[in-house]
Amino acid sequence: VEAGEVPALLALKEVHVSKSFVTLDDVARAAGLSRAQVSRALRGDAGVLEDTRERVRQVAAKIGYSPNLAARNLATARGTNVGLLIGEPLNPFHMQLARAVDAELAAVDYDAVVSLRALSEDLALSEVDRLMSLRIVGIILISTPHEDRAISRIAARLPCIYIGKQVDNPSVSTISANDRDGVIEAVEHLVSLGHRSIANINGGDSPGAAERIAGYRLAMSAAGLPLLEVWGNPDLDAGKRGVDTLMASKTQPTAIIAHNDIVAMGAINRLKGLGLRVPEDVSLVGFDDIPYASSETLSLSTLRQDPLDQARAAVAELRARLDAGAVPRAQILPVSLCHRRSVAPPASGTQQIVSAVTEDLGQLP
Amino acid sequence: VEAGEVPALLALKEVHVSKSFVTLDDVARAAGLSRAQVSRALRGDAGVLEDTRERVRQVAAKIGYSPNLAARNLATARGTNVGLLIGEPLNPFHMQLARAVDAELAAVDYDAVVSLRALSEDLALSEVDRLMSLRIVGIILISTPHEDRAISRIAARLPCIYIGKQVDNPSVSTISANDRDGVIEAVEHLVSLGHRSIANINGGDSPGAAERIAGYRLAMSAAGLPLLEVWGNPDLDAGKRGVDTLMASKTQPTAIIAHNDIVAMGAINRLKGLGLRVPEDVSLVGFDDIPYASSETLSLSTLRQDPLDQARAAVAELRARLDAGAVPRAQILPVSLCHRRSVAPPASGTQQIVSAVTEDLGQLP
DNA sequence: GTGAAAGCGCTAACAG
DNA sequence: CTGTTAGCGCTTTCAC
Repeated sequence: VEAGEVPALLALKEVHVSKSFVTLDDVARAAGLSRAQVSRALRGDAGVLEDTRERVRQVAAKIGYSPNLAARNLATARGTNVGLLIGEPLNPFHMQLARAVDAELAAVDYDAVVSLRALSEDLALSEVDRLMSLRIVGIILISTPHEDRAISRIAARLPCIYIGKQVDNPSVSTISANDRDGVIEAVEHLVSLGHRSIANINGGDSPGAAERIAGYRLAMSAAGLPLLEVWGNPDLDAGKRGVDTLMASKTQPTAIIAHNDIVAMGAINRLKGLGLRVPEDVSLVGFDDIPYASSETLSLSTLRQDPLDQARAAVAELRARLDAGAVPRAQILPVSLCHRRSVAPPASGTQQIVSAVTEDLGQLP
Repeated sequence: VEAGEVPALLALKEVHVSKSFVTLDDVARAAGLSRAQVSRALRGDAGVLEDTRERVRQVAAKIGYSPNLAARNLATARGTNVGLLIGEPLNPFHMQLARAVDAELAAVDYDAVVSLRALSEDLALSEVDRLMSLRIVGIILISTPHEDRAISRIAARLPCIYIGKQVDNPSVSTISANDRDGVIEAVEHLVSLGHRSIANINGGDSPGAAERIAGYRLAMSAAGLPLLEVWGNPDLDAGKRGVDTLMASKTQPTAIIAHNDIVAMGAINRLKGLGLRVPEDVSLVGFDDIPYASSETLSLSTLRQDPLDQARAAVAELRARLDAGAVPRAQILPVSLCHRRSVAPPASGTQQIVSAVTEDLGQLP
């Protein structure tokens, strides 16, 4: 066996065991240059003969070089990773948002490190630790189930952008929809159509829910109507159970405003299961305008928010804070009522106005 | 100003400028120990006084230490990152799969580095490069739009598990559902119900589609029935357009098998839009059993595959290859026809048997 | 234009 | 049990 050669079997084992990647050194050796020069060449630094640069590129490609980001970040002490936590990965709106943020980030040379694991408050917090270990330079939270205090704790460690609600802490940037006014608009529209018994299956303590609830209460009380509230979670099942609760109560609503489109879908399913028609018997309004909301079957009237706008705002805000040390802002983006066939005037012209007493239909477990 | 103290303004600036993280050195200094010992203590290595360990832990927590994974991986030369590419993040089934894989990976101390960006073949390939730079030790592809050749190229670089179809290359591990038999079962069931005009809105060249198409053709020809095929993509719109094409053709189907549940939803929407009832006028079968399929409104009969099983199989396979150098396998997991209300016998007992000539209804753009 | 050398934060022998 | 000493792969002065 010649020097430098290795028996085939050994070589194979070598590959298997130390799966060593091709390094800058390998490229340098192959190109007959120093590491430093190869580094410059590959990164497009000035001070490299164009000829040399091209040759280096070819050699690198040929031997399958791939830069080690870990090592690079270590050396430069500045990273390009941004944490991206997604509260409900199965919610299409969250996912649209995540994709948009990811794309925006990529467009300005940041890398999104996404986590699908932010389901509960506990998990979400340990996820933040994990991301910190990846040396992220900032973090974007998409409606994660963190309480304001937890978010504050994160924001104390690095620039933090929360999408989905306002946070009671001046050091976190927030991007939120105009939840309150949106719901107010929905209530007013239903009232103008003649509805008097308007229920709200709300999102409990999920992000943004508080504002939507506030909007509902404000508008209802302004119209002199009694509150019909059911507490829920932002999922299909909450819609189903919300309808069960509402329809078993003494004041059956002629219209329901759901926390979001998913809840609305759950509600519609249940209504149909009970033999009730939408919108003839009950009108429904959702929130978000997920892709399926506009389908012919569902045709759900909903409060639309634009994921692209929000993503752009979030990334712009992050950059402002990172590059210019800007002070955190709270941005509120518009929401618009999108009219579809799930809303119509109530069937009978005469609406029984029940007592003005709030009828709280209780909390879903 | 005392030694060791810093004027407030300067300290603030320091934080702003060099956002330097707390390092092991800082902890060591604060604890009066060496870096090595602190490292051992924090990682739970043997050879550390329990007292010392506890003290180190406290100090670390107090000064906000977070290990630098990049540095660690650099030093150990073995990473714990696994790339996870999601083909269609907005498809609930893909997302369920992704979450399950992520969880399984975490359970065995691997970290999923997920990419939402694998939309087109081009993007997906450059994403692989990006992940390589993160020094992933393996990669799991969830029905990404890669062709077999591209997958092979990836598999040549590192252990690769593809979920969603079989790949014509022995060096990639695959986890796929029994697509062919599933569709055969569906066709047979529809035939047994009396259907003779059974269409297939297929998934074109999306992963797994070929097998489903093969199953459809096999079963139809076995039953002596003519093929009614529409080419599509795996999205809502394909379902809509598929129905438009089918209903405009001379042989209107009494049953449709859709590539997946999303396509089926699109199809149902369109059918209803055209005033047709499901299942009275047209029966429908989907694939995947996404959460919404079981809702009362949709109640979609579908070929169920289990995301958890597939995730477990994928992670187990990856570990086998990583830890034991196992040879790649192609695993096929079962599929079961899930009966719901979208399927019923055809309305009229008499079915016109058209010519046995294949009626290809053309490709959707 | 190019190379040598010094680390980035951490782990892993090897000594004590 | 604890400290010392080398690097991991890369970037970055600083010389030449």
